[in-house]
Formats: sequence, structure tokens, C-alpha cells
Amino acid sequence: MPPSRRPSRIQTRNRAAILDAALDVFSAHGFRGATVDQIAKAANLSKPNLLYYFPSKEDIHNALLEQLLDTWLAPLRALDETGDPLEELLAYVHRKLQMSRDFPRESRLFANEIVQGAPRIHAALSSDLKTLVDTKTDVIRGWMDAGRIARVHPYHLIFSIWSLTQHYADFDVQVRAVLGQEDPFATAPEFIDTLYRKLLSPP
Amino acid sequence: MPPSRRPSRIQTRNRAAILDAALDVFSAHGFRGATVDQIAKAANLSKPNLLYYFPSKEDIHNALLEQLLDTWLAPLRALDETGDPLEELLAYVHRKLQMSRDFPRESRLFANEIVQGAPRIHAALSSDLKTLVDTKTDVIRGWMDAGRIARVHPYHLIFSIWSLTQHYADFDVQVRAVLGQEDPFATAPEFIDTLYRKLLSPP
DNA sequence: CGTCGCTTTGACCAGTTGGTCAAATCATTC
DNA sequence: GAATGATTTGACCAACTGGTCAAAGCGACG
Repeated sequence: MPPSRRPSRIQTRNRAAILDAALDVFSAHGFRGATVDQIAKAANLSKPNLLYYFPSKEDIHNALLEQLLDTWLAPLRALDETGDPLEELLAYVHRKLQMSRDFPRESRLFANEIVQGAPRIHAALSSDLKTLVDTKTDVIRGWMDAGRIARVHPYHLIFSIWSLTQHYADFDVQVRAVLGQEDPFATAPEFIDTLYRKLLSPP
Repeated sequence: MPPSRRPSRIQTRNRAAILDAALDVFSAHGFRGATVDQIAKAANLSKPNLLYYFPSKEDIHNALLEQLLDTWLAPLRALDETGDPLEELLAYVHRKLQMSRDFPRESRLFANEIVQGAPRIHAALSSDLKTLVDTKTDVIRGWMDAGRIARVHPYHLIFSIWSLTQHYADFDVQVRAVLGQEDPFATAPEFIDTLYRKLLSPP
């Protein structure tokens, strides 16, 4: 087991390689579908060597999820109560869409976990996630009360942003199968921008 | 192997029980995460008995997917060129949302398959699905040309409907973790209705 | 350059999993 | 109710998988 002292250069390099490889494999096959051998090979390590850095398959997965939830919620955290409501929400939507383009593996890792009932992060959903969403929907409700954006169901608004943006990462194969050559991310921003402007522009 | 003659009553009953059990298990754990034993137990059969009806795990999965794609696309097929554009599209959205409520297992089976790269139905996506979507986007484009609904990117419009509606089935745990007691399907229809009315109402 | 602790590995193990098979049981038909 | 074919099952197998371990390799430091 790696010592708890300051990690050596080799430690840092190998742990990073493992997490990157594991992200590849877990996001493509789900937890159960991924094998330690696959991950080890993708990280250019032998299986025992990999297990020297992470004592079990589950530990790797946990490390990924832990690291993920924070970055995943960062865009919502950044929603600023003092900014212009419509522009704040649009900025959130665009940040989220960019994450789907730039970090599709992370999105799919998350999707795999949730679709299968979130067995490993259910607690975090009901605590951290719910708390954050409750806070932000309060802000949004405030904006609606002040008549600065149209009134819609705040929670469903958030859900719609999640689903619309993550769809381009999670269902990438389907999107590309339908679109053919056209790059989804070339035209998606404008569509989504229009959608939320029309939905939220004050009456 | 079951004979190709007309299936007996036992055949019909057991094959149905297997497919139902398999839908439970596959949708909850993905293909790789599901075990034949699990399915057999859920169907109240011994494993060899189950394999008497379906020669392999993959055959069960294929049977499910095959049956699924048709029913899954039925709501889009029903989109009627001769109807009122906005109402037709709204009807489609609501049909799709109801499928998420009534057939969440089917939705998750599909989601599992697509998120993991659609290894088993990629061909069908590029042929059947694409053909259908192309046909229907032509219809939609026609409506836009005639000024009967607002002009937006037709493909992204379809994607948005898929993602918004299926989200309630695929990410059910997350939605419920955030919403708490409130039933998602009590408030979702109105939200989505509003969204598409605002997006599509002619200028 | 020798030592000591970090890193790497080949060989191995026990549990699981998809699938087989011969034999037993059951249902139908004559 | 005997014969025939459909259905069911316990026992079994080979491949795979997560994980272990003792021993070998390697690098930094005195």
C-alpha cells in the first residue's frame, strides 16, 4: 500500500495514469462491466502493480466519483444571485454544455452510476446535491418573484438543463448516428440558447 | 431448443416471464452487470431451464432490444403531417413523457445500451432510427417553412424531446433525491408543455 | 557502491459466471 | 394408460475475475 507520506513522483504519475485509464474503462462499460485487467492494460501497468496503488476495483471507482461530484456541480455553484438572472442562467447552461463536450467520459461515468440506481452515491445525491439545488432554486424563485424571469417550476428547470446538456455526452453515439457528419456541438449552443431565452424571458 | 412450431402455452408463459425478469435485471445492472442466475431466479426458473428457452444471455438481451426499438419509436412515428403542427409536437412530447412514467425499465435498458456506446444496436441507430428521424424532421421543416411554428434546428428539437422526457425515467433516482416527496410526473407535464409552447409558438 | 525502502511482477487462488449434458419428469395424444 | 415429445433439473466444466503473496528489481541517499 502506498505510504501516507508525501507522494513520490512515481506515485503521482501512476495514480494519475490509473485514474485516467479507469475513467476510460468505467465510463465505457460501467462498474460491473469494467475489469481490473482492462484498466491496468490501459494504464500500462500490471494488475498487481495497479492494485498496489488502489487496493481494490471499488477504491478506484470511488476515487473517480468523489473527484467527479465536485467538478460536476461547480457550474451550478457558480450561479450568482447578484448577476442578471437570464444571463446567469444562460451562462450556466453554456458551461454545462461545454462540460459535455470537454468531459464526456465524466458525464458518462455519472450517467452509468445514476441509471443503475446510484448504488454508490445515493447518499451524496440526497445530501450535497439536494442542498445545493435547494439553495439555487431559492435564488431562482426569488428572481421569478421579482418578475425578472418568467415563472416556471424551478426544479424542473434545473432538470431540463441537466438533461438537455448531458444528453450530448451520454447519448453521443445516438446523436451522431442521427446527425451524420454535422458536429452536434456546432449547432447545439444556439438551439439551447434560443430555448432558454424563450422559456425564461420575462413576460 | 424450443421448436419452431406454434408455441405451447408453457412456452408462451415462460418466454414472457423470462423477458420480463430480464428487463428488470438488465435495466437495473446493464448487460455485463446482469447474471443469468439473477434472471432465472427472477423468472422462477432454474438456469438450465431458462437456457432451454433462450440459448444464451445475449439472445435474451437481443430479444428485448429488438422488441424495444419498435415501441420506443412508435410515438415519433405517430407524428402526423396533416395535424396541427404545435399540437402534434406537444402530443408527441406528452406521449414520450408518459412512456417514461409507464415504462421506465425499457427507457433504462435503452439508456444503458446507448451510454455504453450502443455496441449491440449501433446498426439500427444509423439505419432505422436515422431514417425515421430524417423523415420526421422533413415534416417539421415543412411546418417551419410555412411559418406555422417557430424555426429552430429540427434535429436538436428532437434530441431535446428525447432527453427531457427520458430523463425522468433514466435519472429517476436523482430526480427523486432532489424533489423529495413531490411526484415528478405530477408537475413535469405542465413544465414541458410550457417549454415547448414558448419555444415553438409561431412568431 | 551498498543499503534500504519503494515499486514491480509471475504465479497462484477462490469465487463467480455462462453454458452443457444426460437423465428425470411432465403433458398430450392416441 | 402407454407412448412420445416437451420440459425441467442436478451435476458439472472451462473461462474469467478480483485479489494475494513472496520474491525480484530499482532508485535515492549516505
